[in-house]
Amino acid sequence: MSADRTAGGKVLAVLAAFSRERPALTLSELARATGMPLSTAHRVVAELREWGALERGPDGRLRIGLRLWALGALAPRGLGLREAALPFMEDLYEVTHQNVQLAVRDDTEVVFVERIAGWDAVPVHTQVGGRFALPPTGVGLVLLAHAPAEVQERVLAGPLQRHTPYTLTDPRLLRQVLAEVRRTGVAVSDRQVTTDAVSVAAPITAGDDVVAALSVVVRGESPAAVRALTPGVRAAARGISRELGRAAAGTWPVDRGKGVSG
Amino acid sequence: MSADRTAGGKVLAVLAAFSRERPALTLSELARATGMPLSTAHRVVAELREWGALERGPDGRLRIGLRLWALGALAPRGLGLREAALPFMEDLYEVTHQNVQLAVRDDTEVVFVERIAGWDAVPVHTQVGGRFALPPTGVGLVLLAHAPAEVQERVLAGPLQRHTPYTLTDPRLLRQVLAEVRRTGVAVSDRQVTTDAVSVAAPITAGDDVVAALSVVVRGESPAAVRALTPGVRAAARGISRELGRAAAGTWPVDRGKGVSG
DNA sequence: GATCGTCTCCCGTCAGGCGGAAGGGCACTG
DNA sequence: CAGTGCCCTTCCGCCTGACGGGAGACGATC
Repeated sequence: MSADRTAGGKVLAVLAAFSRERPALTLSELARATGMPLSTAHRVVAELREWGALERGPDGRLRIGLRLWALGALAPRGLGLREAALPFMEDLYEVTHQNVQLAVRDDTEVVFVERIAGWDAVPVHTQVGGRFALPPTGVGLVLLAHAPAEVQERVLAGPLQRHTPYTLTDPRLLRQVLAEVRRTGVAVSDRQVTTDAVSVAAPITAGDDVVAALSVVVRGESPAAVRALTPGVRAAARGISRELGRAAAGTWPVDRGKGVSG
Repeated sequence: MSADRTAGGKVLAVLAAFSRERPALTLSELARATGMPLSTAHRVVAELREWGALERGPDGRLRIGLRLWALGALAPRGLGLREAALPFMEDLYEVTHQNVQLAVRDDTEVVFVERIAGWDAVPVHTQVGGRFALPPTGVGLVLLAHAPAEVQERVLAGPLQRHTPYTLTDPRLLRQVLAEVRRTGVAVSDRQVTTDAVSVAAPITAGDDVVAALSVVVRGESPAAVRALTPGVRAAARGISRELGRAAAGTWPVDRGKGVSG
C-alpha cells in the first residue's frame, strides 16, 4: 500500500495493488491505491506495460499481463509442482468427481496451487492462488504437522479462528492431532471449515521434506465419509512425490521457517 | 538481457533472467545474465526477496517466488480464463483421455494457458506458459483466423516454418484455410507439427471477440481421426464462452493487434 | 595455505527518479 | 456551448536515492 521510497519499491507497490478483489484498475485508481502521485504512477505503469507485466484492456483499465503470468508459471512451487501433480489429480477426480486440491505452505498459511472440481462437488471457497489458515484444512494439517517446530509454535500460539462448532481451537488437542497426522501419514479435517464438508489429505515429499499436500474434499458429516478415499489420496500423493524426484535436478526448493532475509 | 538504465528496468531485467530453461539462478549467474554489477544485482534481489517475488532455496539458488506466481494468477487471460474453462476441459478429457489444450494469442504467437493430458496421450511438446507459432497448430489457426487483419498479414508475410511435410507454408493456401475456419467455426491441424498427431480446435468468445481457443490433440494420420471429437470440442468451447459471459463484469480484456501504446 | 568462486556490506558521487503543474480528451449537465 | 468533473499524458528543474567499485567473509577445491 504505502508508496515505497525506492524506485524498485514503486514498481512492486504498483503490482501489489492488484488483487483478487481488484484485478483491473484505472491509472487513477492505481495512483490512489498506492498513494503515489498520478505522474509517478504513470511513469511506472508505462515501464511495466512496455515490458508486458501489465496490459491495458479496451476499457482502458490495467490488468496483469500475460508475460507476468508466464513468469509466475516458472515458480517451482506453483506450476512446476502442478505440472507433476495434475495427471494424478485427474485420476483422483475421475474416480471421485469431488474437489481435489493441491496446496503448499507459505509461512503460517496454506496456499492453494491447484484445484479440480466438477459442478456437483461440494462448494468450497478456495481459489487457486488463494490463502487460508493452516489448522482447519486437511492440507493445512498435513503441512503444519511437517513444518519446522518454530512455525508450529507460532501457529499454535496465535489465535485459532473458529469456523464451525467442529473447528479445533485448543492448542493441546491440535498438538495431538498433528502427532497423529505424522504417525499415520494422513490428515482428516472433519467439518472444520464448513459444516457439510470433510476432507482427507496426504503429504507430498521431495527428499525428506514435505513440500506440498494433496486432498479430496467431500460432502459428509463424519470422518467415515472419506475413509474409502484415503488409500487413493495416499497413493496419488506418493505418485506425485515420485514424479517430483524424477524432475530436472536443482528445481526443488524447500520451505524454511520464516522468509526473513539472511 | 541488457541492463536497463532505469531503476525499475533493473527490477524487470532481473525477473526476465528467469526462463523455462533457467528457472533457478545464483546471484552471480543472475548478475552475469543481466550484465549488471554484482552489488547492483544484490541490492535489487534483496528487494525482490523481501517482497516475495523471488525465493532462495536451500541450495542458495534464486527462484520465482510464490507471491509472484499468485500475482500472475490474477491475469485474466491466464488463470481467470483457465478457471472458467477447466470444468469443461475435464469433461472433454474424461471422454477422450487425450491432450486437451487451451490457448490465447499474444501478437503473432500462441500461448498455452492450460493443458490436460494422461500418460497414454500423444506426447506434445507444449507446456503451460509456453509459446508456439500460430499457423501449424489447431488453436493457432482458430486464433489467427479471428485476429485483426493487420496481424494476419504480418504472419502470412513472415517466414512460415515447416515442421513436417504436411505443414502449410503457402500463404495463399493458408488464407483459404483461415476462411474455411471462419466459415465452419472449427480448425483442424493435420500432422502439421508432428507426423503422428492431428488436432481439432474451436474458438472461445467474449462478446464478439475471440479471446481463446480450445483443442483436442490425438494420435492420427488424417483429419478423420478427429471427426468424432469435433462436436464435443465445439460444445465445450461454447460452454466456456457462456461461462466467461457470466464472470464478474469488467474482467474481460480484448486482444488488439499490436500492444503498442496509444 | 593458495586460489577460486560465492555472497554481503559500505559509502562518496552524480545520474535519474520525482512529482507539481499544465494541457488535452472525453462524457455528462444545465 | 460554456461549465464541471473525471480521465490520461507530457514537461522539466530540483535533489534524493540509485549506483557500483572495492573490501572482506565464507566455503570449496587443489
